[in-house]
Amino acid sequence: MEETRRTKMTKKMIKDAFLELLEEQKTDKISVTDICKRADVNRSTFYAYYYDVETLLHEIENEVLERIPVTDSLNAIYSDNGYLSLLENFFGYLQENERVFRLLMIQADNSHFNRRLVNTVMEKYNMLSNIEDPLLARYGYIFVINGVIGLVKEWISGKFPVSARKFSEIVLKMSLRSNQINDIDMK
Amino acid sequence: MEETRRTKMTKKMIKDAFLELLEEQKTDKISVTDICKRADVNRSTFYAYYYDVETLLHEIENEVLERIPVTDSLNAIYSDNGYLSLLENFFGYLQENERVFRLLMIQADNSHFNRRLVNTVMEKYNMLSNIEDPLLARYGYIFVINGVIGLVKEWISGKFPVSARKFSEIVLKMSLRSNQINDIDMK
DNA sequence: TATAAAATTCAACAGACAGTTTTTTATAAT
DNA sequence: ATTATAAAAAACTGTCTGTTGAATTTTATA
Repeated sequence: MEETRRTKMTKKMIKDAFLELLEEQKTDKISVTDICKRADVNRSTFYAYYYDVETLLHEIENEVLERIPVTDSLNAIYSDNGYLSLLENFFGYLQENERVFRLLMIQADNSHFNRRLVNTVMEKYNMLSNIEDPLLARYGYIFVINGVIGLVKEWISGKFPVSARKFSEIVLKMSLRSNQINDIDMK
Repeated sequence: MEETRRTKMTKKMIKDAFLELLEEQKTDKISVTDICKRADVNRSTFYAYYYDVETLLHEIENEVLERIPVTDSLNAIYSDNGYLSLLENFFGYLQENERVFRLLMIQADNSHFNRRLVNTVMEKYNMLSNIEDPLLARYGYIFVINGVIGLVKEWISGKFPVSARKFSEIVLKMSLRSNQINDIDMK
């Protein structure tokens, strides 16, 4: 099926309806029927574009992830502020797209999306760790990732009580602190 | 309805069947019908005891949480090892009940249970933070909680590559490190 | 503006599951 | 052996799914 102006509009209606419903209830309670009623679109039309609700959710996720802004990582890293401006850049994007991030990260309780988000950010911004013991490195990584995701969810839930810049500082500081764990004896 | 030997047995059949099914698929894909087929119990019987699948899951959660061992917190805190033996105690319990923790924390992707678990542990072991700024304290708490939950999930997934004792050390160290953030300027 | 192509609607289908109710069967306790 | 009751069995309504094929509307364009 071709991607004409019309089909794009129809898909947008479906996506908007889904996000609206997501404001009210969890993903797994949202039926295809619900979505189509809300979107004022026939159920057959839904199935013309999406295999199921999960596919639809996945497409929305993709669009958000693809639009994450890329800054010149190397430049940023070797500047005075290090990762700070990278993070600020990303958190700014997140703030501008509050609704969809809130829905995907919190309302849908979508750990699948959270993982993809982290991977995408780490790849785009080329981030790495410096811990020696491989298991400890893994644990350090996991600790920080989960901590940061938790922080981001809280930042969104609290309606951004601090600026993207300040939030970046907090995230960075907490992450670096808990990465200073090379002195744990893994034997 | 009375809690006789018979009814207890029936409920156990249902719970076991549910946990078995949970090994194979996510919670929201498990139907009452599935459970009853597996438990060899009539669907009406299920509804005699549980409102729905979520209620059943909740009862299983309760049983696990109630059985978390309590040590004498004050004693432990003022001993040489501080929180270490408290954590070791809990992680030992977790290790002994690997299956159900794996199913509840990982397979069911049950952030609801994770939150209850943290609260229960914090309450039972009387743990607290020492950060001044209230927002920063909250963020520190959230960072650590999420980090630790992530670590625990990884520890379970990896089939306990380190002992409960060693794991407690790691968890404690990472948590304390990332709590040393009083120097962030929240203005 | 007519017309062909494409997108969407419509109506109907079988299959699955959720809850609920009513009736029957099995069994534990006294 | 009788009785209370847990459990099973069966039946019913309603909702949702995924899939049809035909009818209709919209869109592009010749």
